[in-house]
Amino acid sequence: MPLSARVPDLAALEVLLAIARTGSLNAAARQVGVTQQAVSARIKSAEAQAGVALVARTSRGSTLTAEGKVVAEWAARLLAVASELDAGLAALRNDHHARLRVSASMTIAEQLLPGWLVSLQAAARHRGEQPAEIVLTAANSETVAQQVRGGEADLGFVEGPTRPDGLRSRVIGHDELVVVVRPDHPWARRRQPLSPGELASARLVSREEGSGTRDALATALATALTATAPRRASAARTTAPAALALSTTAAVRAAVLAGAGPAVLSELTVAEDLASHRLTRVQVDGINLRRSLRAIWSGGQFPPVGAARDLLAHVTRRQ
Amino acid sequence: MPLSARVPDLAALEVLLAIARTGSLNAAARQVGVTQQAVSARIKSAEAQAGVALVARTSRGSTLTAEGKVVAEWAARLLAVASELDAGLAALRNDHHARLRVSASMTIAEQLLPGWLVSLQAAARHRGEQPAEIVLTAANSETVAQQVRGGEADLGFVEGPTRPDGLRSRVIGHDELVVVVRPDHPWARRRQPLSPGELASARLVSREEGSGTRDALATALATALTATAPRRASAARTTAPAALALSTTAAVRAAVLAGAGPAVLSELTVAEDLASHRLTRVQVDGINLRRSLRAIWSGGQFPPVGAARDLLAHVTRRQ
DNA sequence: GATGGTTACAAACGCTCCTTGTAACCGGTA
DNA sequence: TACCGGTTACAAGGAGCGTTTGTAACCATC
Repeated sequence: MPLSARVPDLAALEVLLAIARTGSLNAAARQVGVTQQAVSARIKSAEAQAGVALVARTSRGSTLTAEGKVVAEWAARLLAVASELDAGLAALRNDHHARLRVSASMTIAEQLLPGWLVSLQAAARHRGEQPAEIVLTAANSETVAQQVRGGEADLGFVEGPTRPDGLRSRVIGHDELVVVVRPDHPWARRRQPLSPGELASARLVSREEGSGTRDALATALATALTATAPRRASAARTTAPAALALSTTAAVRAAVLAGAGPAVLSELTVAEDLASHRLTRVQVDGINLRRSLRAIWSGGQFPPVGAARDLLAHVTRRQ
Repeated sequence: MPLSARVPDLAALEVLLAIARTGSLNAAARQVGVTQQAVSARIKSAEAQAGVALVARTSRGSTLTAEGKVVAEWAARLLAVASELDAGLAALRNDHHARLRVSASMTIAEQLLPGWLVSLQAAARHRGEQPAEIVLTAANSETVAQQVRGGEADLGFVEGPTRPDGLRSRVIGHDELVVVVRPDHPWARRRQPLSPGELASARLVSREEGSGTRDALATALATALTATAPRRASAARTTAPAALALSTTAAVRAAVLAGAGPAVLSELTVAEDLASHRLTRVQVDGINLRRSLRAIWSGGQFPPVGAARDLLAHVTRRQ
């Protein structure tokens, strides 16, 4: 895998954006909290690294070059994702005393929560409040439900069709498992959707045994196949052995991109890849791969304390 | 704006993913091209920085902890965006002899091209071919058309309703200007769409004079207003003065997030913010803010040489 | 012409990271 | 039991990079 040796530092990109905002190396330096010389040097080295002139210096201020503006836009996106990671890390390290303990399934923790945390922070910060301190635990759906039931978590997020027993819940969105292949895979050129049988007999790149998405696919395939051919074998044998079993979706995605074969992944995890044509989605007929995303909590009809309410309200805006 | 001091290095995150893939510090080190000790130290410092244990070391291999898996997923997204930036930078620095010269409008260059470049690279690399070397120029739509006409660019990408004179074109997608506010802005709670008049008299955060999106909004407002009130003043006076005029969309977005007021931005630039509720979209009635994205080229009915054909075919997959 | 603003150059310090060398641990296997 | 191949951790040295401090040049304004 190629390593991003020519991509400037995150800090350097922040400096670049500061220059775009302020129109001066000096002012940018003050905003970032270093000296003007440091900013000058940083940008110089960033330009050398990138091989492109980013800043047009004049003796009465500096503006971004045309290329610099484009790079600044890209940098802003990168930093937005970085701040999601930052917020996620803050939620993950539980040294400080938790004000809100959230337990979420892997898919939600990995794909959605960072964005929620950032926007929640921004909203709170603007109201002049201290952003809520959130402690995040990522686990599978059953564990999440257990933790909410046992009071170890104030709020939980799980995927799946049913509401866990003894808990209140609200649907906050939907997710769908999708079949993805590289654009040069034969399936990418299909005009007709796959049948459940074809999907079941395909050698997929998948997560390791016991993963939520893998189980979800297996049961969905089982119900689809028994519906069409009732005398078929049990669920355990409805899928062909995996071409490759990996421990993270990131690894699965990388394997698919490297040509290892088709995979079934959450729509959320591959949305960007589909948009940029790195991956192609293959339609499947006669099988229900859609599932709800739910917030769950225990106790009253409405979620308990302030922070949990805030988060839930924030999240349900999307309906 | 807060700076991401607790986010590990991009290189450290790459190392983390390498460990996830290989299951061993040693193997990861070989893959990355450094010694095992370096990997050990990197991860150690990354864990200290993040405040979370990421890797579970045993004396016969290492796997990621539960938290580590979550972080790895976030890191993969960050690195994906970083590699887009990388591909964009490669296209921007024109030292090497160009095989394909692309000229694109700001919006497309900033929002869509990086993703295309990455997937194009991946596709080529897999076919065993050398990825096409692309030289990118970002400019406004008229300049792009000029460069394509004059042969300075092999392929162009512009937004706008009309096809530039004397050029072939193909619609490759759509974009829409959207009104966005912070979730705590009064407009966020409106049930009825804005009228063109309300939008015109609002003090918006906007780009500087001469920007494509700003012009597009002005003309769209002008036609909407003359349709409803034919005796209205000329286009120049259809909009209230800007609350703030900034030079990059990143700055505009930051200003909106900081509470400076509503803004009108391309849907493409705020898609992520809308998804994560950092920003809220406000509907507007009776005004057409939708525009096509077109690839343009000069000469025959189909785009000229191989590399340009490839890129165009790649991009039109999305229809 | 002085003043306040800008950027650039140069030297010294300090930190971070990498490499080399070494030790400890675990699980096979002879 | 001893060895070998695999793993990770610890320690010391060196190189590189970024930052600060000090200085100079440039430009506009008063």
